[in-house]
Amino acid sequence: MAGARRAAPVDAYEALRDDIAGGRLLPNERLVEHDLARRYGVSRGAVRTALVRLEQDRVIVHEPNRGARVRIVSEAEAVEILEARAALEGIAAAHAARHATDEQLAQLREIAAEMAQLHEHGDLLDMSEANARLHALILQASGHQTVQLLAARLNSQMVRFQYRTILVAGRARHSLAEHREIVEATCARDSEAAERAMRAHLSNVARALHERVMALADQRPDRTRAVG
Amino acid sequence: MAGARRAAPVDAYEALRDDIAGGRLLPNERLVEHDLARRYGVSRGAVRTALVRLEQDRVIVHEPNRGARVRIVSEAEAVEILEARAALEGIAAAHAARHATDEQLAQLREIAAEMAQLHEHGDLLDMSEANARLHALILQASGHQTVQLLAARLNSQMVRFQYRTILVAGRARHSLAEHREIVEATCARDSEAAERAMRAHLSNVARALHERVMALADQRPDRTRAVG
DNA sequence: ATTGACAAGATTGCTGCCAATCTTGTGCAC
DNA sequence: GTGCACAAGATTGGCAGCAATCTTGTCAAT
Repeated sequence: MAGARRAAPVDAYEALRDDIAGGRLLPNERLVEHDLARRYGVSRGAVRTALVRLEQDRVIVHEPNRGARVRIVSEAEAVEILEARAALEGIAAAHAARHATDEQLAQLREIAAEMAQLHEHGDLLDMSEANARLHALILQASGHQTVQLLAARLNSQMVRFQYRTILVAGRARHSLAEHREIVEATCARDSEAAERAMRAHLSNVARALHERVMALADQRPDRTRAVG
Repeated sequence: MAGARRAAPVDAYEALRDDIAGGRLLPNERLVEHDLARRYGVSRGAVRTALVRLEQDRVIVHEPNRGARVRIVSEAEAVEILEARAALEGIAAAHAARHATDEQLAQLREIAAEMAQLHEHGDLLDMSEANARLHALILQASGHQTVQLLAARLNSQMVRFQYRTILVAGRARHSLAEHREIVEATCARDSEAAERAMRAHLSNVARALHERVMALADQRPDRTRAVG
């Protein structure tokens, strides 16, 4: 752990989760309680409960007397997670189509337009980030607390994979079209079409992941943001 | 808490979860760490981490300096949970149709037959229990780790409601038909039909809950198993 | 009767400490 | 050089105890 130590005491749970999701802590990296306590400016006890919560989220794994590590999500598990997300975010899209405010729909269109522009410029990393914002917005607009929470936790298990899927050759164009369809159906208040579009989209991501990620996985695992 | 104290040290997390799911600890009941430690024969620290995990599962709620309580699941939340289960267990049914062993399919048919018999005898409580076994078996047969875990945790939030839904007048017959359809589609290895049937079933449960549970909720909240 | 102040008790939150376990490094036998 | 035994260090697991906070009960003023 070569990270800069923070003195300001932040919530250990969120900080750890974000550091793992953001790739600042790598899969299989050992998480030493004392070091984390110093890093986040909290006590060892606070780190301990944060680790318990993250283990419950399946973000880390914990072996007795051997401590915690960032969990490695296998390709098969990533596909499972995407399947679950497809089902859950499908519901979210359906609910968003019914309950989103006009302002939220406007934001959806805005993100979709932004993605189209980024795609023209070939800016895949920013496109990936816009993708994350679009999914988060639909979850929020759904007003469905349960689905929102579950989907967010599934996401925190696989941000590394999510970053990569859009970078696979050819996926960006399809992804753009799929997102457009989701946004159009949602804005048209067509909940069934929105659900279908969202499920189809994430199913395709799962398939793309299944076909291509393992080739990338062989490369050395440096920080996710730098990949591509 | 008038419960009998156990001396044998059991896993506090599972024991607590089961006591809550089984109605031995009531919604909104205060969970005092010291008492739980004595009840399960473990230290206060072990109870503490169990409570952290259960809060992450949304089975309990925790207020700073005020301790933990069994979470009260509102009708709206119960409907949300059933919607999420419909999506997730739909996937499980689809996977079970593809991957279940012949022995698991035989068990499915057996449970379905058992439910039919129990229905004839009007034994709703045992029918409710068979229902739980059927859903658990499909989750297991799916081989889908992610969905299995998420569905199980959703379930642990609402066993009390689940017990009641089948007891609503008229639901038992419909429930029986819906389960038969799920089992038939799964045994026919028709994954799409199995998914549709499961989603339809749990959506109907959600609707029944929406229409009827609040009437029952007014009655005094004694132990769930005794309701009916 | 109602409200508010206050004291006593109960409960949680936290920190420090130490035993149990694992990991790493060293030296010895072969 | 390889493998094994053993010691030293690092790390986790868990307990005891105490401070901070909340709850409950009492009593007086209005």
